[in-house]
Amino acid sequence: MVNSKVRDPERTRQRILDAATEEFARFGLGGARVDRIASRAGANKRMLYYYFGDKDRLFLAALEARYAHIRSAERALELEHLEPLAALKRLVEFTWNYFLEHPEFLTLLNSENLHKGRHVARSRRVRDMHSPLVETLRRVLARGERGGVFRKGVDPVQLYISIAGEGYFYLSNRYTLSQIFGRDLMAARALSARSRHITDLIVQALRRPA
Amino acid sequence: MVNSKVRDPERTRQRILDAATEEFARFGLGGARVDRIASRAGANKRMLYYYFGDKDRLFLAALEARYAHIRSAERALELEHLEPLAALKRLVEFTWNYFLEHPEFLTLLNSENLHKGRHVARSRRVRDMHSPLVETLRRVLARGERGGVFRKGVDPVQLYISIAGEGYFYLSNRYTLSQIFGRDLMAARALSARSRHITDLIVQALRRPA
Amino acid sequence: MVNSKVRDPERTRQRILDAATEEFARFGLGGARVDRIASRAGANKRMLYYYFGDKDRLFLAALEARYAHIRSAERALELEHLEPLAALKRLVEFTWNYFLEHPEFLTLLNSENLHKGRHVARSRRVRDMHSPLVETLRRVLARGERGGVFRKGVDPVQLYISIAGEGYFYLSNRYTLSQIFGRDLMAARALSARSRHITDLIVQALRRPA
Amino acid sequence: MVNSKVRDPERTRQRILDAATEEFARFGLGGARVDRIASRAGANKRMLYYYFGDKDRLFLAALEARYAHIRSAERALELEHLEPLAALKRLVEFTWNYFLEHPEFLTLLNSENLHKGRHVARSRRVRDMHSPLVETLRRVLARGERGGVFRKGVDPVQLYISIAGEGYFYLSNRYTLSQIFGRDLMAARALSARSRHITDLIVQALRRPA
DNA sequence: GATGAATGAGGGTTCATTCAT
DNA sequence: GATGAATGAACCCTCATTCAT
Repeated sequence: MVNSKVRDPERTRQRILDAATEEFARFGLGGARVDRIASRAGANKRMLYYYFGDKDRLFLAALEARYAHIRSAERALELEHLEPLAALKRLVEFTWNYFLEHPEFLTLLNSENLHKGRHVARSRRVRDMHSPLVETLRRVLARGERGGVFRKGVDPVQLYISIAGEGYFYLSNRYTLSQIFGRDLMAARALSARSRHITDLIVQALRRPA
Repeated sequence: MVNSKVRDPERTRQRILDAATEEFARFGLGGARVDRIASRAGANKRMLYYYFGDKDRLFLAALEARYAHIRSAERALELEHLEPLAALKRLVEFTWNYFLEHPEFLTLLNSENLHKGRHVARSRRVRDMHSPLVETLRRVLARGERGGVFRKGVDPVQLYISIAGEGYFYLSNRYTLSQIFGRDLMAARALSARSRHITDLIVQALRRPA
Repeated sequence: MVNSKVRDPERTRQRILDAATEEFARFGLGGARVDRIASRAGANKRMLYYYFGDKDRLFLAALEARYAHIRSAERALELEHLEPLAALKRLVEFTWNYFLEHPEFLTLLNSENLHKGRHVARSRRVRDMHSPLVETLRRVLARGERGGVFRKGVDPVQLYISIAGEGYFYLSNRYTLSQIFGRDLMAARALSARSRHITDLIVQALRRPA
Repeated sequence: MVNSKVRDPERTRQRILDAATEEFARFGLGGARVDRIASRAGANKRMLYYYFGDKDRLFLAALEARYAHIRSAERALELEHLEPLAALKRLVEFTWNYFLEHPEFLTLLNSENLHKGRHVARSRRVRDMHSPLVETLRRVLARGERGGVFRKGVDPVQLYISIAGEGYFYLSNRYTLSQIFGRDLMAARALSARSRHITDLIVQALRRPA
């Protein structure tokens, strides 16, 4: 709050973006309150419009930032430099852990889809971010096929959606699932059990039949 | 519309519930408008409060009804009377098709989880509905293990979450995924490809290693 | 205020319309405050939207009502039953007096024209109101021409605009004109002098040259 | 735009004043936006306050400038050097054409009157500008009376208000009048017809009865 | 002279809910 | 059981103005 008096536009902008991300994640786009975002950011409400235009553009900015973050973390995995099976396991585990540690990303995506993806539709940036991911995965699969460890004909997009879906559904729907199955899905043991389950499932599914 | 003037309490209640389900599915709990629900139901807004108390209780009623519906459809599959592998495939395909044909169920669940499952937490009914599902799946798995077609140690809850998650993520996030991967995930060919992919993946993952 | 608690929709609507007319007249469309309208009407702000939709539609409703009022008063003059010269004088005096007694009408029209007539453009009602006025004036002029008291070729629309304009400009711009000419244009003597001036001017201008 | 970077105080001031005049004319005092004025002037918003103090004083400056402009153009007519009838016609035609070519002047005056002339009331300059106009007109009328072409007893202020009013009302209210009378009052033929109508009307009204 | 960043009050509008009938 | 009218709090956004540099 001391620093908020010092004129530092870039920090102000970032504080607003961070506060917005948290607010959108907690309450969804519709449930998010501009007043709360501003006050959490220690900024005047007007600044939010000054930097981002309106609530929708602020939402898109938050979403883009989170997409950029996960894709950047993925690139840091350097899957291309690993053996195919190791690369696959690493991606599966990374994805699970990322979702676990960044629940805001899941709710942000849910909001965007509730709104039929209308923000992301206007963003070239987001689409451009994803070609490298698919290409990397495609090359890992190809190497695995050639090396005889993966079965043939697996589509990298389908595979990625499966890897993500296995963690996404579990974590995004943790409240209802915990309730209907009468288990605390977020207990430490449950989480590590799920992690193993997913890795096993994906690896088994990809492995070339004997 | 003719009948809407006749006093038929049960029909009025049902019309409100149907309208609410659609509204909550399209806009989420926060984005749903009580006025729109009433007007779509052809009912006075006051009736909504008369029958359901308030917006939250109406939401819970809609959610419970959808849970009851899918669980009832699942029971109709009579998985217990099928061979383990056939039963597994049938459940996988049913789940995919149900999600595909009932997108409102997915958004209802998303809303409930955005709100940390606070409605479902108060509902005994919902929890009670799910024990039979888990039991059925457990027995199918046990038969498959004994028969040597499934590998051992698969937890029925983990399996169900995987089966559901494979379809859920793809369909619930169809807007963002279509955009970031540059594909129309809802095209007919894409849908049948996903269906095959999921069945293959789950069956491969469950099969006993040679 | 006592009555405001009694449920009388028509009165509530009328109170809002009256308050709105006054507010729009005093401050213009842009300067008018919805809060003030509601509080002057002794109504909840929400009611304003309940009855009129939004601020623009409320403005149009006020404008239509004032147009209807002056046209109705004009019809009551029964110009058709008077001698042409008497009818002309009567219309001139009426118009002056009406503008003098209903300054809100002038400012309402100014606002509408500042906004390029966009409300009135959507209103069939307003246009339909005016055909009778033009027709009446046309017939008075025709009778005057035939009777040799008016010169020929006077367009009724041009004439009406002149009659109105003579009073309109004086009254609508009374503040600036009083200031720049150093006279109180609203003093009783000034007003009656203007009235005589306008009647003389119009009558002289219409009279058939000897 | 190149020059806007060069420090030229007088030009900056003038650009702001021009932008303000246009903005106030289009949207009225209340509807005008300080941001738009600054951005159209290619100036920083702060400069507007630096040069003019606040929005109201900027409005007054714009109004004064327009008053000065029309009065200056009137003086250039040199009515004193013309025959009375010619002088009258020239003033009538000038006034019509000026209003036609400077619609911003009309809306500026409307705004000032909506605000009860409170800006102009504080301005000595504006009042001082107008004495010469009245004096000139008085002398033209006197010459006309003596020469037997004008009738007696016409007040120059009343006459000026009539001359102005005939054009003002037509042009200022062109949107509503076009709509209610079902004619495009701004069509070329309509404009020249109005010009002739006004000249005829004023000349007829002033002419000494035979 | 000039700039971008910041402010707080208030703008029109919409919300879930309840009252009187 | 059912209705239209009414409520007050809060929503997103915009305003003229001023601060720090």
